[in-house]
Amino acid sequence: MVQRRPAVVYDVARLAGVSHQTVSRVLNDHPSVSQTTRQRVLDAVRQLGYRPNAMARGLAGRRSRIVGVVSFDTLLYGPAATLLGVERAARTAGYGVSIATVERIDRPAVMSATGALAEQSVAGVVVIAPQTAATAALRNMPAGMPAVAVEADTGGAIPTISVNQIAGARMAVEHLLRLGHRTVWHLSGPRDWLETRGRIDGWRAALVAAGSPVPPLMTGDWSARSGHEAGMRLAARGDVTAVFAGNDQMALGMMSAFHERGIRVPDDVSIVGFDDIPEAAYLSPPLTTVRQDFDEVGRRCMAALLRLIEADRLEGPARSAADPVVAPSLVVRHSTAAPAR
Amino acid sequence: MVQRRPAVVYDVARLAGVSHQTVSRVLNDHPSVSQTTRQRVLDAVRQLGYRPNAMARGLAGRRSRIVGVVSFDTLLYGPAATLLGVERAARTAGYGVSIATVERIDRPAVMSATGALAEQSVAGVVVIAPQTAATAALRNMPAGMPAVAVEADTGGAIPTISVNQIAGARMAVEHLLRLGHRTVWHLSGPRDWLETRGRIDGWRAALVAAGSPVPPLMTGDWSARSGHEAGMRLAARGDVTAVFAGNDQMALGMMSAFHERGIRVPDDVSIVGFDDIPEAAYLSPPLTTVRQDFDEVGRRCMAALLRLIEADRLEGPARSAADPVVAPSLVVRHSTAAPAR
DNA sequence: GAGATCGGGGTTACCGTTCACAATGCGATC
DNA sequence: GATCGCATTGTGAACGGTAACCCCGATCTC
Repeated sequence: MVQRRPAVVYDVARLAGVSHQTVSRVLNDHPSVSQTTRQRVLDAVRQLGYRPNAMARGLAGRRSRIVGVVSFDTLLYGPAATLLGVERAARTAGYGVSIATVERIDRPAVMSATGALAEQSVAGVVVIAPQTAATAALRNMPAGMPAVAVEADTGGAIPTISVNQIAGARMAVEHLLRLGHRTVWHLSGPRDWLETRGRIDGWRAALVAAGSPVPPLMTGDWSARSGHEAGMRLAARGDVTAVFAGNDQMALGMMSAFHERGIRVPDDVSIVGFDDIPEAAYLSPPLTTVRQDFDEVGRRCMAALLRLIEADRLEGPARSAADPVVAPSLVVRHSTAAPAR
Repeated sequence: MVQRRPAVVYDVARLAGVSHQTVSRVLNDHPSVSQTTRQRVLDAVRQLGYRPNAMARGLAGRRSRIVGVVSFDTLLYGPAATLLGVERAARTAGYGVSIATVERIDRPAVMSATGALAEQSVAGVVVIAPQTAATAALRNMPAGMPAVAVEADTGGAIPTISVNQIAGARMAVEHLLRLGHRTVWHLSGPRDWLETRGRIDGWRAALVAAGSPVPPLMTGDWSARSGHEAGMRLAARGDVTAVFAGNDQMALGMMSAFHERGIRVPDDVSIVGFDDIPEAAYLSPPLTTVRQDFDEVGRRCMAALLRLIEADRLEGPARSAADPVVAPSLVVRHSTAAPAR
């Protein structure tokens, strides 16, 4: 049965023989509704195929059941996977998701994106903006707007969920050192990304802890292209036996460069990546890498955000209960082996 | 200056010394407002930092300035890039974007996703659901909901934007035949994807046109894993000199398999992919592939959708002016060469 | 010069929900 | 037996806009 106009509360109320307010109560799980009335309303809802109008809800209540996600360059695996994770968690919690991508992460861009989302009366925002440039923007979000950030340094201004980059990097480096490599080179991502910082710190800490020399740091831009270039430079040396790349794409480009130069992986040089992109297992050779659980990141973001939203409504203090740091794990494949000697 | 509560039309009206309706007129570019009044209102808007509330707008008018995007739950490059393209185009047009990903593409899932978006009173939806299973869902969208689809076969039910898969596949195959290969094998994506159909058709057509034998079709699932498996099978034969893979990830997995088996690319076997993912240029060897312009796809989707929304408001007929077929282009790199003989 | 037309702008209702508060019924209390 | 308290339900007013309609004064038409 197709209706011209979708049913509204009043239709449901009439059918169930109650007032519109009672319908609203049932819909929002208000405690004081008798069991029989509740059932009658639910039957009417089902019968009419009623779905509450989110706009009206957002207007009447202070907040909608929509969360906003501000994201940067969603073609990168990390941000894309995080977005997907947040979206899944949000929908599970009964929330819709509105997105706003920014071309560059600077304060005006992030402000304008959150502004656009605020205009839609989103209940809160998740900011996936892992560059340090976003920090300034994050520190002064519109007042009263619940927000959480992924991989950000907000100085405690807003809750942050992140993967333990330092631990991940240490795992990668320690794995290589354990195999017998004297030291490990590192090709980092852009210096203004927070992940980059953590991975550099972990890399250096692991080397220092093992008493290994710390080679000069190389910097890429996450792309396979930059990995390729760095690979060419390393190939020109000849004393390199192990490299920890800041992400899988750069590892991939580097392997390609080594291949072109006749350097075998892992026979001549071992390589470890970061992310565990779906292709990592099918490169030649399959890439040893550090896996990040983006779904978990998404879930924790939503959990933290919902807590903020809830606290906001109850005027209570927001305690952050969930552990904001997600542990990565090392996935050992065939791009790493003992040095040739 | 931070205000406790954001300004609303009435605040602007009071400051400008006009009625709230006049403010509304200015905001919606209504013709009958004098130049001086308009300016006064705009000044007040700026001064108060007023931003219209999208919820209220959506409630009052029939439609919001938000478009919904239904996308298949995946981190695949194509859908992700298309989503980004649509999002960019939408924001340029002053629209917000709400997303709803579905785990599986079947009728209930797509219906429920569009339902969730309809609940948010989106002005229209873009469906990125390139499987044939989505067809049924697309044919009976909620009445009156403007919608466009990407890579779908809707039987004319709703406008569709797509990349010319057949032409892309022909370019790939013809390129290989021109190099001197006797025939070209094809590893397709899942059979229930529309892109897969087009690429198979183009592949077969090009072979038939050239009078080349048509090898048995191989089917993968877009993943590097399936490419790897197919590569192993092909390697076992030994009479294969050229393969056209349905996407770059499968091409990647296949190259990896050939590498393991000691088969050189392109010396022993030539490979062409599809998509031109960012990594394609940095594989070993750099991958020859067919590029799709997803940004253009996104732009055309929004253009078509806006036309529908507009027509809907004016009750006029919706003419589709823009060319719904986007041309792909062949990017020749080093994974293809003349056969060894 | 009177009625019609038109540009500009105000009034009021309404969109579909939630919130604040009032009202009702009923058993328990004193 | 009247009062109190609680659980349950109803009533009216927001929420922040847009749409439809009305009104006013000025110009145009004859």
